[in-house]
Amino acid sequence: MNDEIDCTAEVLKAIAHPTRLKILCTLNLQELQVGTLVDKTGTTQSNISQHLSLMKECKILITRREANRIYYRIRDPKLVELILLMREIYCKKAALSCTATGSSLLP
Amino acid sequence: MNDEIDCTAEVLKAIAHPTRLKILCTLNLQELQVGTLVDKTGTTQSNISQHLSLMKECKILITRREANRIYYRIRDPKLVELILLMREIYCKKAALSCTATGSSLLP
DNA sequence: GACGTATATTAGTTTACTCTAATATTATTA
DNA sequence: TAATAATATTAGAGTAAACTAATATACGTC
Repeated sequence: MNDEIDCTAEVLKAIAHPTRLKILCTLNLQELQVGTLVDKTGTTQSNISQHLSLMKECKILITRREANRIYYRIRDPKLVELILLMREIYCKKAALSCTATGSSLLP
Repeated sequence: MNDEIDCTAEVLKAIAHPTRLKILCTLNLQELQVGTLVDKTGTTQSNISQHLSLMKECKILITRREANRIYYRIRDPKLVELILLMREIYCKKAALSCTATGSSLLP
């Protein structure tokens, strides 16, 4: 009941941020190391790291270590579909130009 | 690109709040007047009204006036599915007890 | 073990949200 | 048109989120 709602709200909140959404769209179905995400999102390393750790807390992301690099990826691929669906419903023009490209969430 | 992301983030943010999520789950597929939502959510009239107007701004809700009552409902029913999907992915136990009831998002 | 690279953490400031309480608006009825 | 009911708006205080800059940790190499 209320627990479910609070839980769902928390996950949604974790996704409901431009930078975090950009991270998720950049990741899509692949795994990327932090540095790559820093480059692609254009914000600071510290900032990205904080967003990543927040999403890891919420079980949205999982990590894999390789030497001194840490690779992040989206735990459940359904999340990607869910974001796409959200775009289709509420940001239609964007969704169209997006599904047109096919493979990636980002041009 | 970034516009799409900002737009999606904004909609998500509008949903990512316990009270607003509760409103959405209470509404589900029916339309309800403000007073009913006040009763069912257990917060103040002012508070509900502010949350409702926020979600109306974002095109999540639409309204219909009947005398001095205003009925709210979810514009796109897909949103309900989307919230359910989110629950299934991230709040599994809750999702199970929810789909078991069948008709409504709330017990 | 010193150094370099990749990532994480902390502290502090600024900005944005959220709630409450009071007031305003709109419509209905007497 | 006064009074009431339903809903909306505003203002202000408290709280949380977000960013930046500086520092810390972990790993690998020399």
